[in-house]
Amino acid sequence: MTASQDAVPVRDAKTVQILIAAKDTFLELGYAAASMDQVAQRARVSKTTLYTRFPSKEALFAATISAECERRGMRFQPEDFDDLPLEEALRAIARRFLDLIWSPEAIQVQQTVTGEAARFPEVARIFFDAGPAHGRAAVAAFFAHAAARGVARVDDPEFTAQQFMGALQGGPHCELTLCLCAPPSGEERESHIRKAVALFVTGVGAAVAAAPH
Amino acid sequence: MTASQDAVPVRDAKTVQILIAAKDTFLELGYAAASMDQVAQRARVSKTTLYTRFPSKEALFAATISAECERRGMRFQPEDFDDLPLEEALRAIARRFLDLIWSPEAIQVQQTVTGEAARFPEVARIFFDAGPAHGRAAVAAFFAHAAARGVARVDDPEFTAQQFMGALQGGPHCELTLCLCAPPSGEERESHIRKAVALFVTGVGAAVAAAPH
DNA sequence: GTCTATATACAGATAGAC
DNA sequence: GTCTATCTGTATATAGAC
Repeated sequence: MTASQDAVPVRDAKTVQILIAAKDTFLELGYAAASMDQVAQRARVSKTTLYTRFPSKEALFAATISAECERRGMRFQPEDFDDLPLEEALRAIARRFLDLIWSPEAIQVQQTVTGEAARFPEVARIFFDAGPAHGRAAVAAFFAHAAARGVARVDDPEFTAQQFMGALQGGPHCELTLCLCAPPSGEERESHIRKAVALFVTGVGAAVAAAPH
Repeated sequence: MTASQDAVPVRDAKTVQILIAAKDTFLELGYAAASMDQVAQRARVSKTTLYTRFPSKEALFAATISAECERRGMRFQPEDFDDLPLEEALRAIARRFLDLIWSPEAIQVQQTVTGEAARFPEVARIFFDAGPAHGRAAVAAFFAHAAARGVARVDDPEFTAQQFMGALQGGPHCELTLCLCAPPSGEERESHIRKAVALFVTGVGAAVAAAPH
């Protein structure tokens, strides 16, 4: 029972090299413009080797995106924030969320998958389940928990999570996915989070809640 | 001075045919996978004709996206909604916004531009200025106007507009850009707008505004 | 299993007939 | 100005040497 007897080393060293090279090539050039020659050269492997591991360019693309999604994702439990007041808990969640979706790698994945979604629906599905849907479920669980504890007014946790994450993406994310601005600094991120969470908590309604009758 | 003497018919019939065919081809297949042969065939024009109007595939792509952006965009004045209470005005704006960004054509443009943004920054800029930035400015002007009239609590109109539009995109837009769901029906759109605007106006804070002292 | 060399197809762009 | 036919490069995928 030595370590070398691990039963399922599905991915040998060359396969890992190939997946890394494929990630770099596909995310940099896009699916159509990337060539199998480039992937083979970057992986320092012949094209034959490449085709023995992956039957086609399409299969390699799907495997590449899938591997990239597996490595990421927000993982937290709703109870992790029980000690914090609502706004601080939301800021903590927002921090993890924006660190993820504003990272250059995540931007590249989103660009590539979005651009090919119409031609590769199964790749889009892999990305969606491992990315947006996963994060949305985690945030929705937090809102459900917060509502149960009475610290937030939440009718539909899933919907509230979508609104919260949508509002957080709000400005910079559009520019980022279009390669029109650099990744925000830590200070800019904190400023954005402060303003976005405050607005989300209080709304824009002008003093409507006071004294209905 | 007959109609045929129009001085600047920059776009003759064949150029229009080409731009239509290019739009269909690029938006369906993506930039790299689309071929000039296909564009020429769809436009019922020879490749030579195509190359006399547009010097390269890249130039044709930029012209295509530019033309598509020109035809769209939300156009309204902040005063257009003075007769309506805040929530109704926001719903009216939301309706125009979602009709625009949930349309299949807009989705395709966004997919294509996003996918090629890293290789075509000038195309990304054209799209951004004519699309997201234009709409954002219109909505920001509304919030500034509403704040001046005292019907909304708005510190930073630009930021508030971003949050509002981000929250509206919230759920379905992600699935739509990934081709994972059909365009929402009119009823679904109305339901989404009602919930999103209500949440945006009141926030999630639990009964904090009532009676501070 | 791995590599070199290649088969086959099609891309973007152009020369010459009309 | 427009079209047919073509040049040149490069893509995916594979056959055969080792």
